[in-house]
Amino acid sequence: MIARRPNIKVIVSAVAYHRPISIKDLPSNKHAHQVFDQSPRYKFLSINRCMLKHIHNNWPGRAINVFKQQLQLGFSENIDEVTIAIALKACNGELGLGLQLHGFAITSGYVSFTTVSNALMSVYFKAGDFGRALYIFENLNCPDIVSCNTVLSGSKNSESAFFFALEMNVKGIQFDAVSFTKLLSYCLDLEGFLFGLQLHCLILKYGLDCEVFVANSLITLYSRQGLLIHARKIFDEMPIHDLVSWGAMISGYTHEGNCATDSIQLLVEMLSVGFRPDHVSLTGAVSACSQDGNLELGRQIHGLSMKIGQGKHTSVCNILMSIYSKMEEIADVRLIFKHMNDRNVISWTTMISADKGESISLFNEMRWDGIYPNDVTFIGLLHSITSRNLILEGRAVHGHCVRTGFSSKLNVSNCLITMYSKFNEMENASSIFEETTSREIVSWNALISGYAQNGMHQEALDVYFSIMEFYQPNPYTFGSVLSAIGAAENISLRQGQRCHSHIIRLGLDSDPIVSGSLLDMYAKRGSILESLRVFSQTSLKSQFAWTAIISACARHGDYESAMALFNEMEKEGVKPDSITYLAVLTACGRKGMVDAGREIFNSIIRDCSIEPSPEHYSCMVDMLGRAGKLDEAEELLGRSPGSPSLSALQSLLGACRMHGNVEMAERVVNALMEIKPMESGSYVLMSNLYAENGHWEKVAKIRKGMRESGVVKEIGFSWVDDGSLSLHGFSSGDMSHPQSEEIFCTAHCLGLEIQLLREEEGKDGCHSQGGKRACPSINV
DNA sequence: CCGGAACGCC
Repeated sequence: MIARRPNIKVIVSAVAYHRPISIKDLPSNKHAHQVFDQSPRYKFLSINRCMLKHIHNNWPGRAINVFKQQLQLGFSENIDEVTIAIALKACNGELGLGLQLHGFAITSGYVSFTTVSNALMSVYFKAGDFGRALYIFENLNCPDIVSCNTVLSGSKNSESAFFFALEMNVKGIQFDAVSFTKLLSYCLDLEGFLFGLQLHCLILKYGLDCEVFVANSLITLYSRQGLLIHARKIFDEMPIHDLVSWGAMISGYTHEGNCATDSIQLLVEMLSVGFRPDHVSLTGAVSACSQDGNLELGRQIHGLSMKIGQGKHTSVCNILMSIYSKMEEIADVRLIFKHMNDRNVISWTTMISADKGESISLFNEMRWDGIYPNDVTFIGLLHSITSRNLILEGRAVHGHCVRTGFSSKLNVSNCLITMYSKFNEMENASSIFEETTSREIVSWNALISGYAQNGMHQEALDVYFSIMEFYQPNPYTFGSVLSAIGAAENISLRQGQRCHSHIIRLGLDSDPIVSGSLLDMYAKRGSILESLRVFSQTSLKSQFAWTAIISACARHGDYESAMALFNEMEKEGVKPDSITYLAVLTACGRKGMVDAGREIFNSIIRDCSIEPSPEHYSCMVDMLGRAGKLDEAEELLGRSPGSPSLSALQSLLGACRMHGNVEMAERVVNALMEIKPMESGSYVLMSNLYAENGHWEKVAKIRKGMRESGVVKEIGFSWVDDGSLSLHGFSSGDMSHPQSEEIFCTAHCLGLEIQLLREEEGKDGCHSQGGKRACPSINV
């Protein structure tokens, strides 16, 4: 905006002829003040106008000074009730000043003017002094609509505002445009919406729907409830749009998905009718793009913002950084951040969360810049520390959170719980939880999921059952607790079924997260039929659910179902992730479908969005090894990025034993010894291989080596679930079970039956996982 | 002269 030049002629003639000067002739503070000071005894220029000018120019302190000056000089005849009202406006809710002016109003008698009382009320409301404000209202001689509106907008919350509106209604005071505008602003949540609709009816009745302020509020009312069509209708039908109307309509589209283009279209229209978009319309449009994940449109608004001179506005930059960060264009985030003039907490927090590698130094820089962090800053920082496994830094930030008091914030303490869970420090995680005062389901979820991830399945379950009665679990609670049950061999499936019944009772069985976790749990615990049942009943099948069911079929060696489901998944348009591919490869491996497996593996490499992980390689090695393609397996292992994984080498070693390749097995064992020298499995496998091929002296050497280096064979453990809540645990040589004798007898009979069946099928009929032969004597 | 509206990032 170009500052208007002072119309000196007008001012001079006004001063000369003792005429009041219009506000618009006073173009700047400086001139206003000069003219004002120069006028003899300030007579020629209304004090009121001068004070207003100062307020208008965001300089209320000067207005107050002008007022005080008058009093000090003893020119009280220049002051009227309007002067006092203006002075009160200049208080900006400062209680001390307000009280002083109140005193003056009483002594001078101006307090009886409704205008003055209204202004006083406004000051007290702004200062949070509801008692004084309402006292004035109740003692008014003749309250007008402005008084009522002042109370409406000063109301503590929507409830008291609605209550007051009701009182107005009872007393027969009709709402005006201002009342409606204010009341509508209290109706923006779902609860207030019905009342908002009633207000809309009244507005139409009074014919106030064309008032810009009212129409703007109506646009917001409807767009907040996702009723964009209604909002748009009001927008299209209103006679005049102002900047707020455009801003409200454009950002209305951010509450609805798939609206980036609508929002941009409005922005273009706005430009074409001669409006310069402000930060509200720009942030609204960018956030619509962000929601749609439409980076290209976001970039175009970025360009537009720069062109119209809003490219450095803090909130515009913040939201641009956020969309670039969401789309992982970190270089762009850095660039915007670098060129910003006023970085606020949000700018810094966005940067800290976006640039995980630099988050700690960014945090320090922020402090140097004098910006104080908030809870979200710490959350971003803790996230990056957690993902980078920086244990020491994590502790330091934890200390910082405690010192600054942010650790008592629920969201921060949850992050701390998650962080310590990730660091495998569950004592710390649970002690933070214990210190948390306001526990909510999210905190419990963080704790349960921490226990689940650290293999402390029973603890996870205990926490779950302890909160069940007092808190309403949400989908994430079940996600964690079901994954714990799924992973725990030593927890009875009955516990899982108990959870399932809770889920049904809570009506969460149709939730995509819950049903995915549920079928995953059943699948991992061997109940493939139950798993399939849950899957078929799930209407919204998530990627997780598809992957879980494909993995389940793969684990059960059901290649056909796994492949059929995989194809169906792709047909449904659900993108497979790396775990899905792992499951499909496993299915191929179990069935010996080497060509199909190879083809899928190559397709992962071709599709550059997924990087084959060590697990994929080890799966391939296992598949090739089982099929006897030992050389190809070894070659693939050599090609895999990084050093070969333990499981891949073990698979290959198993394959070597299966196919009697002693020479390669020796190479593999050497590699295994380098990675994990104390792993008893490698020794045992190798010694068995030597034994099978008659290298007895080497067998003895290995056994000796094991004894010398202190490698102990792990004792096998297993659990039997008889459908009760607890399990029966067994280890080899253990006779403590009360029914041991019976069990051993049954196991022996089973062993004999298996042996008979195997002899009928031929010797190499079946191999269990890991290359071990199904052994006729069962360890009980 | 006193009372009113939109947006929002982490």
